[in-house]
Amino acid sequence: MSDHASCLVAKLSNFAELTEDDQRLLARLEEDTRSYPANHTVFRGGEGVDNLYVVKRGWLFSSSALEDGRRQVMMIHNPGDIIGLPHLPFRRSLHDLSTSTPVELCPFPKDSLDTILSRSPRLTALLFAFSMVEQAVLFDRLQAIGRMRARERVCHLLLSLRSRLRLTNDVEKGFSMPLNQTVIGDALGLTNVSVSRVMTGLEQEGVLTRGSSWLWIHSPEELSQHVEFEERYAHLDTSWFPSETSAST
Amino acid sequence: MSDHASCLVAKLSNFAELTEDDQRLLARLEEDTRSYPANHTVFRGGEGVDNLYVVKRGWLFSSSALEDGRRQVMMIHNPGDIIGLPHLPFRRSLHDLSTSTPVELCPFPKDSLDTILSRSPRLTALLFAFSMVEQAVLFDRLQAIGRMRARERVCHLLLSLRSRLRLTNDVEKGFSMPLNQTVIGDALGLTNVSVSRVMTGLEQEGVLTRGSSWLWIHSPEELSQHVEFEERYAHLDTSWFPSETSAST
DNA sequence: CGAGGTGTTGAGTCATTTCAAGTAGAGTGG
DNA sequence: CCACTCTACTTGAAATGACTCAACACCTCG
Repeated sequence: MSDHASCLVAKLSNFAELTEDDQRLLARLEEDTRSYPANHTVFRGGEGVDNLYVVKRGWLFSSSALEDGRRQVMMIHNPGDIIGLPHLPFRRSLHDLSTSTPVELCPFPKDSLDTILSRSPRLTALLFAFSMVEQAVLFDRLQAIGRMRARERVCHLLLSLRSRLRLTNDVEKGFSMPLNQTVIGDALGLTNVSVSRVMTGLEQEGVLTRGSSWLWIHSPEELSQHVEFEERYAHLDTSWFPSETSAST
Repeated sequence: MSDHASCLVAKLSNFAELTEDDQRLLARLEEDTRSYPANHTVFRGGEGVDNLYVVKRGWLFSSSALEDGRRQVMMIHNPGDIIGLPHLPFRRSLHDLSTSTPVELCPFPKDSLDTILSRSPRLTALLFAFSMVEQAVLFDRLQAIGRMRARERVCHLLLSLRSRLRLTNDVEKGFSMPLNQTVIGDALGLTNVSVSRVMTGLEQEGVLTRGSSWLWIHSPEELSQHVEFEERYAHLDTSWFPSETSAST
């Protein structure tokens, strides 16, 4: 929505004002950039991973497969996301990280966080808060998978993706959605076949239009009639954040 | 496993050494104590909640219900847990909080965190890390619900509960498990009926013994043969934590 | 033009749910 | 101490939503 050079700064600025110093701290995370092709595995679960990543461009997802191949997609990552916070307390990565499109990632070492932790309690609070927002989205998906029918699950995910993208993109006239139906199914505890049936149905009913890697939700309000959905990216309560004052250098 | 007065300190001490100052900061969170009876709703989703809670005694769970009553249990809370971090960035609570047993909670205001954020980057990192561990447990349950059969889901949850309890209790010869089958089902995306069938089967096969509100898993290794389960509470990688040095008062 | 990835559609199968009835145990009050 | 009540759990039979299997259509890319 804004003209920040960094998607991360753009995303976070939706929720709290960032000081110059905070922006500098964040900029350090994006000093290095690496490119990966589509359908590429960046790392696998169980590997030692010392880096976190800021997503600069492209779509990725984290997933984990059981021995017999059954796969669960855990998170879907968009530009501005920080990938890897959940792996932080572990020696080995929890999940596979795979690209859906060509991608640019900015890797930075775990240690880089300690500067933020030590120098900017306020930025720490913001990162923590956003991490909790993502957890809230996860809770919502848990409920979708655990307690909703196939059609509801799909509607829920589409609304969720749209609401996340709205932080950095215009989605009113459609948006890029480069996830195939197998990935969508694996995110929702469904098969690609069920996803296909639902999406075909939704398109025939006229609630959405699909292109390849592209989706237009005509009216989110109408789609919301098919499922209980809660917006999580609206406002943050920042009242508990520490004040700006802190150690500096 | 240790003789700390506070379950919270006991739990966190499993993962990192706490300085005197850190322990004092944590003690402040437990100054106030309130009691609630079993099967009581502490707060409901959508209410404004300005407090977080440290669990001192008893079992609780967070859940969320759809309009038609379908309910998803999101988290199960034990002594030593901090309840409410996921609600932090929101004005209104995300979930209902209900007790399964008589409970003692220590409420503390959101604002209390800013002292920790400002004064102890290291403790902040620890709390953040533990929050990510809980998120990892959540990911595991997401996979269980999304991609496992009823029997696997139940085995997974039982192993998960046991491994959590091991942080503060002896579980070798059984442990208290005051969750009825409806709650277990709601945590796993199953009905109470399915849970009953699975548990009855497991008991008949001799892998576990049940009492009312009590469970003995004879051999976790044997139970693990029925499901892929990963221990998440083992060690934390604390290498990225900021050093002790920080502002003080 | 062939290959591979992706999506669609139909028919049959199956795990879990739903519905329903019944048992067991804990707590209460007469 | 015995009904009485309530909640939790069990068990069977029938219903069902999603899965599996399989064939086919479409598109992109080399």
